[in-house]
Amino acid sequence: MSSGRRKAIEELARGRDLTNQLRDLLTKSFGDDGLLGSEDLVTKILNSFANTLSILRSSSGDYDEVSQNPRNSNMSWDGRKSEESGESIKSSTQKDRRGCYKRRKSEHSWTRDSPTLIDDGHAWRKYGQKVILNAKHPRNYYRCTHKHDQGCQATKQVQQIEDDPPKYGTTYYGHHTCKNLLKASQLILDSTSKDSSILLSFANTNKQDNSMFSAFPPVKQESKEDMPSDITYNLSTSSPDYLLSPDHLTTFESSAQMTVLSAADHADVISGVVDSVDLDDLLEF
DNA sequence: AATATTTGACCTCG
DNA sequence: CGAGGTCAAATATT
Repeated sequence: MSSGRRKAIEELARGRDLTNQLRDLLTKSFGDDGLLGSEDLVTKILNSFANTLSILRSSSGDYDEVSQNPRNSNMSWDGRKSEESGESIKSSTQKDRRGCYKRRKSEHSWTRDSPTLIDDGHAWRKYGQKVILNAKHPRNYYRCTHKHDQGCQATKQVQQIEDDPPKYGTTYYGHHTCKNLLKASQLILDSTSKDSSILLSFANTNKQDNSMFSAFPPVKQESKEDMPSDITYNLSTSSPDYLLSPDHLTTFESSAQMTVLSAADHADVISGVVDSVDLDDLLEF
């Protein structure tokens, strides 16, 4: 990888660490309640750092040509593909070979915790809930709503770690490649086959915050909690405050380059809803 | 109607 | 084999 990139990564990591310090400082000085106002912001900043670092690291060196339009080709973009070896004889009962999912290896992940459910501005779809050994509260599994639309592989797990002062831990896996377009974009899309998608790359346009998501209502959706937990063991939480696992690029999905609709003047449509840390930086002009 | 959640079965890895 | 991650049918929500 180029030394410039390396420098950039170091600098980002430094920013992340400093932000963590700031966060700890805020927490210590004002407690969780004092953090309420700035909690979103700090969390977002940290997520931004984490995302950017993840992107920069995962697309190190060679570029990939994957992650283009998830146009309905022969393959569905949902992780496991359909074995090109040509057979697809999924006869017999309906419970044939359901998942051939592989267990989560050392994929990029980072965790955050907060006294409230953190809202990262992304659309999540819950797909599972599990009781975890030695944990008081079950773990909830979310994936990006646009997994099937756009092959967005982002995933997160949310679990209540502590409940006197409620604290929730959220672990993110992968980063978003979805665009979160409005329905209005349909008009733009179908304009014949003039696929004039352009690729944006990183550029440090110092933008100011236009996210219009500065403060969220405390709870939107996410887990509504439950009660069946009366198994009280010890809680040997092995979850540090935050972690950034070492690199390991098992996944492809480079969001270092993403396709954008043509129409250089439809920013008004887009800028309304998107808040994703990794996309906003790219959608700026 | 489409779209989201619940929940037990199913799958993998340690 | 069991803990944890995922799927998908049934169900709930919009």
